[in-house]
This record gives sequence, C-alpha cells and structure tokens, in this order.
Amino acid sequence: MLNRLSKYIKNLANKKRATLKDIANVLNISPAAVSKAMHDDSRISDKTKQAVKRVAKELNYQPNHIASALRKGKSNLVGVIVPRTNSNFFSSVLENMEAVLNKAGYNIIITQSNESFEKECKNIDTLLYSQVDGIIASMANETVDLSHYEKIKANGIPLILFDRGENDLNVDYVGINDYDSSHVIVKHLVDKGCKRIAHIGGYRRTRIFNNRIRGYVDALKTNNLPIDDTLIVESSLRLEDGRREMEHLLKLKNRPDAVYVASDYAALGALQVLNENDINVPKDIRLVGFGNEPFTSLVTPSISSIEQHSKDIGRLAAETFLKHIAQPEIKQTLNKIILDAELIIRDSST
Amino acid sequence: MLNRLSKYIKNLANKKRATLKDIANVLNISPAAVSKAMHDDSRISDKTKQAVKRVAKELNYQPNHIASALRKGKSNLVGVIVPRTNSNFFSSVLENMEAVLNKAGYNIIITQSNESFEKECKNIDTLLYSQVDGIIASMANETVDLSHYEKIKANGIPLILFDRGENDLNVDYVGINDYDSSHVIVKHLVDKGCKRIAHIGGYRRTRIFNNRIRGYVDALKTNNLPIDDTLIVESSLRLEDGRREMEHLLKLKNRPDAVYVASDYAALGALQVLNENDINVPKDIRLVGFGNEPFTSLVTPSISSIEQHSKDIGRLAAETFLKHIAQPEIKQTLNKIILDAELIIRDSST
DNA sequence: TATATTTGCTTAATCGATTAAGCAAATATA
DNA sequence: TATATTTGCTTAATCGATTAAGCAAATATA
Repeated sequence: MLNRLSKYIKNLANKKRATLKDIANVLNISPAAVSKAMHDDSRISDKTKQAVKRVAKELNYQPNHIASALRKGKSNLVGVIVPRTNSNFFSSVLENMEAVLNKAGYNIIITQSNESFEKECKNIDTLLYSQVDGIIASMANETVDLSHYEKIKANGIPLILFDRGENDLNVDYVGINDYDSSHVIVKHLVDKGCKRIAHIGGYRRTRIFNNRIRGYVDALKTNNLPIDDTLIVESSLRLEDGRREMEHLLKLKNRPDAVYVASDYAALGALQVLNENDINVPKDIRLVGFGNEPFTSLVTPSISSIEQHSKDIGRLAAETFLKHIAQPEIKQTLNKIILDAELIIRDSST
Repeated sequence: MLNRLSKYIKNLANKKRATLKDIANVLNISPAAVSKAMHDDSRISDKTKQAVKRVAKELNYQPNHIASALRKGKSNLVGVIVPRTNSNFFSSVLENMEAVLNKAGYNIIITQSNESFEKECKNIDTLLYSQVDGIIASMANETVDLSHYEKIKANGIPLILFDRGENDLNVDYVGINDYDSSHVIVKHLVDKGCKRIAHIGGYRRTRIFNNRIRGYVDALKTNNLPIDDTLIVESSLRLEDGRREMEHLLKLKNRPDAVYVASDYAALGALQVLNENDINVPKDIRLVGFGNEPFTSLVTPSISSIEQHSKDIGRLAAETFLKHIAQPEIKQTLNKIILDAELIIRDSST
C-alpha cells in the first residue's frame, strides 16, 4: 500500500487533481466506500475512515463540487441580482447576505442589471444556466414586465426580492417601510416647528418613490398641514437634480422652511445650492435626505437621513432563502418582511 | 411526433427541467445528435437542427451548465477575492471585471476577505471546491504567508493579482504606480510654491504604502527639498487618524505648508481639523488625498486626489485571465501591468 | 459500373460523486 | 447449535452533456 501511495504522489505533478477513485485505488477499496468514509457514514469502519482521510490529505484531495452538484441536483450556489454594486446600500446588503449564506455552505454569484431591463433578463438566464439553487434580486428601475421573473418561479427554485419588489409577483420580499419613513421625517420636521415642508422625490412610477410621496402627503394631512403642489417635485434624484430643484424652490414667492429629499445625492445638491445662497441650514431651511450614505455625515452641515438597514436586509433575505431550502414543501407565498426605517438626525435638521 | 411533443409539454408541470434526452425522445433521435444540433455541428442536417431548436424552445430547454462543466472540465466560473466590496474602488473594479468576463461567457463568484488572513484561506478553498477556472485577487492587509496562494498555482489554474500584490508569488499583477503617484503629487505641490510638504501615510509593512512613502521621500530629494522626519507619520489612515495626525502637525513649531495624505478618508479628517482651526485651504495649507473617493468632489473645499483607474484595473485583470485561458501553453510568469496614476486637481491644492 | 468520399446519424464511454440494492462475514439472539 | 441481525463493504446505475469511434446510406469520382 505504501508503494501505491508513493506512486500516486509522484503522479501528482502530472495529474490534475486527485479524485475519489484515486484514493480508492491506493487503498484497494471501492470509490463508493471512499465517498461514504469521507461523509462519516455509520456503515464504514473507523479503520477505513482514518485510512481514507489520511490518503485524501496525502493526495491533497479536494472534492469536485460540480460532480456532486450534478448528482445531487443541487449546486449550492445562490444567484443575486442588484441594480449595481457600486453603492453603499447594495454592497452592504451583499456583504451581509454572503456572510449568512457562506455559513450555510452556499456561495453567491453576483450579477448587476445596471438598472436595465434587458440586462436583467440576461442575468436571470445566466443564473438559471448555472443551476443556482435560488435567486435573490432587487429589481431594475426599468423593469415593468415581469415574465422573466415568472420564469424563475416556473423553475421551481425560491425567488426572494429585496428593496425593489413588486406585489404582483407574489414572492417573499424584504425591505424598509418607505411610506412610514416619510411619516417619521415629516413628524421630525413638524416637531422642529416647520410649516412648509417641500418634497424633492423620485418618479411615482417606481414603487418605492411612490410610497415615499404617498407617505409625505398623508403625513402632512396627519399633522394638519396644507398640501401645496408647488412644493412636490419629481426627478431622477441625482446630485444635479437636487441642485436644479432646490434653485427652483428658492425662486418661489413663498419659500419652504424645510426640504425632504428622497435621496442623499440630491440632498447634497440641494445643500450646495443653499450654502451658495448663504441660506443657513438648519435655521432658515431644514434639510433631510434618504439612504444614510457615508458622505451625509462628512459634509458641512452634516445631513439628517434615513438608515435603510442594509445589514438586516442582506441577512434577512439570505435567511428567507435558507428557510425555503429547509422546507421545500412550503409553497412560495407573498411573505413580506418590512423593517422600520430609522431617522439619523444630524446638523441639517436640528 | 406531434403527439409525443404535446405529451412532453403536458409533463412540463411535473418534470423539473427539459434535458437533451427529452428533446431526443420527442424527435426519436439520439441525445448525441441533439447535442450536436444545438451546437450547429456541420455533420447534422439543417432539417434536424431546425427541428431540435423548435422542440428545445417548445420544451423551454435550458442547458445544464453543471453537466457540461463536469464533462468538459471547465466551469466557466472565475473566483474573485477582494478585501471588501463596500468601497468605491473595489466595487468599481468588480463591475468592470464582470462586464469583460460576462462577454466572454464567464461568471464570477465574489468573496470577501475582510482584510483577514484566515478568511482569505477559506475563500481560496471555497473557490477551488467550486472548480473555478481561475482566480483574481487583491490581498488582505493581514496576509504575509503566501502558501495558500501557492495552492492555487499548484492547481494549475491562472492566478491574477491586482492592487495588493506580492512580488514573491511570481504571477500576473495589475495596479497603479504608487511610487510615481507620490512624485506627481509632490511635483504639483512644489509647482504651487510649497516648501514644507508633510506626508500622512499608511504603515510601511504594506507594500503599496511603503511605495508611496519611498516615492514621497525620493520626490523631495528630486525637488531639492530637505527631508524632515517630523513631517512623516504612519497610521491606519481612517478618518479619525487623519484628524489626529493633522492636529499633531498643527502643533509643530514649523508648520507644513502642504499635506499629502495617502487615503481620502484620512485626508477628509485632516480637512475637518483645518476648517475647524480657520486655516485657509489651499492658501495657508494645501491638501492632497489618494483614491478619488466620490466624496472628495463633494466636500468644501473639494479635495485633490489620485484616481486609481479602477475601471481599467478591473478590465485589465479580466483580460489577463482570458489571455491565460486562450493560451494555456504559456507558463505563468511575473507580468506586471502598472498604470499611470492621474492626479485630479481640485480646490484644496489650487 | 466500381470504388472513394461525404453526410447524417448512432453507440458507447466519459467527466466524479453519490446512492439504492445487495452480499458475505461477523456478531447477536433464541 | 440454528437462525436473525448487524457490520462493512461492493456492484451498478445515475445525474446531463459531450465526444471519439463507427456505420449505413447517399453522393461523388474514376
């Protein structure tokens, strides 16, 4: 046996990787016995187990996950689709998602849609080809047609959405409460004595921005404030959109005394315009952003913002996937996990 | 044949996924012929190809990449290891890397080391188990021992390092020229009339920070400026480190007239201290950071910084991998691609 | 017309790991 | 001592796709 072993070790340089069969040959037993020994099957003797493990180490054996995936019909891969990774929110979600899934023996394949419907379709195809055991996704802004997501459901693997979801799909969802966030912000500003609160929002056709606008309008009603359509604007919420809309709001006869911006980037643009016009923030106009991007605490004055709990969202989305895997009999139904948003109050609104 | 087809379509609900065999059964030909037809083999008639493709569509056939990977000994997966995704630099690298690899039919598995040596070892094991066709990595700060990277080379798959590399490994590397970057920065500050240039750097034990310090010292010599050890400090380069070291520099009898900080976060901390002490930037003290983080253009005054060409690094690392795959006969040798760093001049140093 | 070549497939093995079924030897139980 | 059970393996099939080898029919060439 020692001869066989040393022969095999010599061949290591030539051979690619050791397989179960190689170990079996060294020990003169069947590959089936080796497989069982590696998995500590109770019907294999301790003596054999020890021998197998020793030889496995000696040959630097590494199991071929692809072969095992094919046989078991399980790849231990989870596909993830995000609009982009180049954002603090999404990269933080991914980080925590990965941590949870890794612990459970899963790896993730990350793909980006770049907010494009077409790319999103391609990503789904790619992930299905790769035989992923499930898909966790946040929808692109462009996406309206949902047939490609139905394809995932038709494949019989779990689909979990986060942040950007869609009720019609009837799948699990993890996200924050956009509607309530607006209430928290408006209440905070009212408490500070604000009476004319403007809202620089996103486009209503995107669910999350629509919810923020609805929340804003309802919160004004709740606080007995009039609704003034000139104080509600829709935009793409980039930095320059924030600048343009803030300049516009400053030209109004009756200026607002607070601005709630639905994105931190646009909020920063608004802040730049306010600073340039020597308008004191927060004394003259109070400002609140959304997303708690790192720079909100770095600029002067620091910007109050909504923390989206990216860590929890990543963790919960991963755990939801694992729950489905553990109990495959449970049919996928609409099961929403909505996290309470948290307002981080900084200098711009104190 | 129509009967067979409709039978199969009916079974779709029960059956998981259609396979080559299913298509073969419908058309009453062999699975081998179906495989060849799908790949447009010249020895298959057009009639059969059309029939196969029609039935494939009808049955919603999706090739099982795992089976094909096992047979072909090629997973079309590339493993990537980054210290973290939660950084503008790394997420941008990943984005561009993915774009190039996707086009070539590869998917990427992203793992994070969190700057931990132990996690990095685990990541490598995971990726090797997954039978990746290659690994692209940026080393954790903690990593000194390189045996786990040798394991990748022993496996016979290409290894490409970027940003954080190591000469001893003798593998391809893509990164910027840290040493030259320091020269560019020092020259810029000298051109602006600065005579006492301080350097808040990282720890010398990390290769890239060591290179930046060496570059700074040599550039001072080149410009006939004296080297003053009180103006060189090493730190972890977080925001609070920048604050502390800047406060320290301000207490010197002979204050610097410029500060070159080896990270944007520390540079921001330094800027905050300067602003708080009513020191005019750039008039009294000029400031330059490193990394071109998005916030450098957002703060007041905006911070000059070094663009690390994350897009190019991602693209080049991916292309280097593809080159190795295309020409497997080429032995892996030390092949460095060093990009010229670009100084983005902003208000803090004009 | 006789032979050579091409076309269009089939057959059978393979990539590694896993598992149901089964068998002989060892041990336990009646 | 005779039968039942347990232990420790082996045999053989399987997961889907791919491919080398081969064969018969069709077509081309001499």
